[in-house]
Amino acid sequence: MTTITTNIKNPERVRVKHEQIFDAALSLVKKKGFNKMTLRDISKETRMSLGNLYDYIGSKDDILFLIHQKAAKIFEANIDSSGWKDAPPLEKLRKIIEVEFDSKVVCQDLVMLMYQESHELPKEALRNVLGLEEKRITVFEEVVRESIDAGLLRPVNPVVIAHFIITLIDGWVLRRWSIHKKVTADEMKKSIMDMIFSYVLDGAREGA
Amino acid sequence: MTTITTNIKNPERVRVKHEQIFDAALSLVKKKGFNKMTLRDISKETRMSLGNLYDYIGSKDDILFLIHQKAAKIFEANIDSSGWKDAPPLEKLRKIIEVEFDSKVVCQDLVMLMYQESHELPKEALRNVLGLEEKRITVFEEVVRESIDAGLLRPVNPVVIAHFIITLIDGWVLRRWSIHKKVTADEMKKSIMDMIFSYVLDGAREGA
Amino acid sequence: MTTITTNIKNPERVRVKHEQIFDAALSLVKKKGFNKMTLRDISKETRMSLGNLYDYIGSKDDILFLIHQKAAKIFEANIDSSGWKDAPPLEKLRKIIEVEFDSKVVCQDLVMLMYQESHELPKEALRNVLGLEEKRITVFEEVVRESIDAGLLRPVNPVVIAHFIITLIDGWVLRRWSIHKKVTADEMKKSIMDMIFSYVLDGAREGA
Amino acid sequence: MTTITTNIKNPERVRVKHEQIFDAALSLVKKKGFNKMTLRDISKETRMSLGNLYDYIGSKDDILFLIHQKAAKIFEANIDSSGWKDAPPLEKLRKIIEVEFDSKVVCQDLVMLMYQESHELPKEALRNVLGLEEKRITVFEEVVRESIDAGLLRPVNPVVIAHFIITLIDGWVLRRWSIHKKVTADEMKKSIMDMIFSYVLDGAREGA
DNA sequence: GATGAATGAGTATTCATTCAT
DNA sequence: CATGAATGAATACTCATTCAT
Repeated sequence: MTTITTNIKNPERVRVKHEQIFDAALSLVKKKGFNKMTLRDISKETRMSLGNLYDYIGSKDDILFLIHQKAAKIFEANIDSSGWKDAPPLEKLRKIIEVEFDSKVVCQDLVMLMYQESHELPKEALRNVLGLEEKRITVFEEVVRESIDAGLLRPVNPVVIAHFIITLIDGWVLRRWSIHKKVTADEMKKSIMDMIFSYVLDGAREGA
Repeated sequence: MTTITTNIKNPERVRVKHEQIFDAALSLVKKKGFNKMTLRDISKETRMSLGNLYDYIGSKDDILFLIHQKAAKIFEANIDSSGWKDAPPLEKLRKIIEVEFDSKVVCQDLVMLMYQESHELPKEALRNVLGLEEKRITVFEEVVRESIDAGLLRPVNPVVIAHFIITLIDGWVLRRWSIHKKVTADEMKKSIMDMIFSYVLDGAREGA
Repeated sequence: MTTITTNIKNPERVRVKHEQIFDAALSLVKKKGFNKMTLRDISKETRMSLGNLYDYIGSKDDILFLIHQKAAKIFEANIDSSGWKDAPPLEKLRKIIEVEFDSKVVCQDLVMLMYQESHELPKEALRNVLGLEEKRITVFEEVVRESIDAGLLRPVNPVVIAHFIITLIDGWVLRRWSIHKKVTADEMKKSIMDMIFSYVLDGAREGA
Repeated sequence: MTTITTNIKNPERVRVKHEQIFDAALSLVKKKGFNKMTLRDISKETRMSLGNLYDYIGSKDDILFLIHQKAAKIFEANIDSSGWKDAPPLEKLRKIIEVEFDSKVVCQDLVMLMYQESHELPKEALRNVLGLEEKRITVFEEVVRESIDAGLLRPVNPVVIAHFIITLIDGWVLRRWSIHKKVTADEMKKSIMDMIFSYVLDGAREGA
């Protein structure tokens, strides 16, 4: 398993320090990008000495990995805690789209970071992170599949739909420099919802 | 205007060398990312001496700007040369979506680079690049607007639709690690087309 | 205040290392001039690693500033510790001239450096250094003024006299390539002393 | 003989170009110092191409030598053309002091440059330049000697006097940052004159 | 004689990482 | 566990100089 190297025995202590490092790093990466962020920056921001910092991480890349992992956990947790599982099928879909959208809007920095900096991760770590994301997408696929099986949706490809959902939501963040001036988050959420449902409910007009 | 600094007087020579630099840089950025690409790498790859390289650029950032500018031009040119203007309204829309998709598929490296490295650009250069992209999006908006005005489409927000089109197409490239194993480009192109048209033609089911 | 940047927390350590850097730099500047002296030279000479060197200075210019500051301190200290203050007025003047001369003779390298390299200092640092020198000159002015007030000297302009004293003494160092072959330091000291006193005691012959 | 390398046959052409180079270089050295002045700067300022520049000089150091040589010639010429030779002995001395002072005041940039940058000259060239200066000083020595021989002055050491004269005059320029605010050139000229004459006419008071 | 493109060694500076205390 | 000083490889950029045309 991909793990962050640490010399420290007390796991709780590690958890707390990792939390601090995450906070500092996220704000710094946002400000200057991962490459221009230095470990001295982190050291200053966390008020840990440089040497101590290295007791909790094995390398600078570990910090990036830490952020990605945490991000994955956050997005997963947001879905999990939304209680979507208790809703009826179609409502489930609507619910997780909504939660995912809200979640991504709140954590825009994380979204940006995942698209912009993930390629800086060492291969192994990248694989790990992508694996987590892949697992997360499966939830969307399953929900769609369930509705199809229940005859509530056209027999579309759940993989494609899940991909569209994530893409459209992330697009709202990734292209914010262009779109946020022109469309509000609520409008966008509604548009995405309509777009997805217009497609899965009634079906395509065969592209005109 | 944002321009790349050069000491060389012969503009044709500059054009040619910039081409070479672009080629080398694109492949190197793809391989190691912009930050880990060194000017020595470029120098070796282009077989220009380090000093000579600096006769054609003002700084390393200029190389990134060069790529972005060139990318913008390529995507613009692909649309322009597709003859979409001569088609009837709805066909126009279909056409530019198709061309944009094909264009982005061919230049996946450029797409990745634009999302991953644009934040490394100096502010001024970034503004410039985003401006070009914004201008490009306008084409999509106009085509949608025209069809709406002609009563061929529902009165959707052209800004949103244009945004969706670009987002869905770019999503196919950005998330290729996940989706390319599962869905072919042609399937995806058709799905995107259907998705867009199902939305603009008939309309949303009010999100279930 | 103009200060040398350092990352090191222990001030005593900083003091010691600055001392080492000063020693190395002075000898190197003497040998090759400030511009041709490289930080690698300093690093080698001080046996500090390049990175560590930069923990004690902020830039190469800081080294030049370090030397200038130190030089100013040395010349000031030499005067201060000479006990001139306890002498009677005219004797005071004689004393500080003598001390200044001896001081400059011992530190000829510093004198050369101050005239040759000070223009390489950043503006702010230069201002600072000139300020220190100006303050130092004031001592000479005051001593002259005191003797004048006591009726022991003609009412000459103390500013001019102080300027002459420093100029004549520094001239012995600056033009050593010419004069040291022909006149000994002791002769010169006596000549300068006579010259100054012949002027302030009895007065000019109205330029012949 | 120390000479500046050139490939060009036509000596008049060389003279003219050297003149241009001198003008450009002097102003540039004044502005940024010899080290920070680049040959590209010179090229731009003289509107000669870089290659062409190298047809008239052998190296960057040649430019510094060119300036020094020219400076020496100027100071020499100023003395020569002053008609001092036709004056009676004491008047001769007074005259050349005055001319030297005026000459140095007009060419302050050259004076600064000679003290600040001469150590950048290659050994051979430095020797050459110092030789010219030495020769120039001899004039002062001779004039003093003549007056002594004529019984018009005390039997002082002419070498010392000549040295003092040059030193005091150059001091007015070298320390201008301090003294120009407080004393005018005319006052200074008079003070120097008085100082010298008070010393050579009547003699020292044995240093109090 | 003139042009301007090319060369490449050289330099200040940064920063991830280590380690003695 | 924590500190902070030390290491040194790496890198963007400059500039004197050369040379084909």
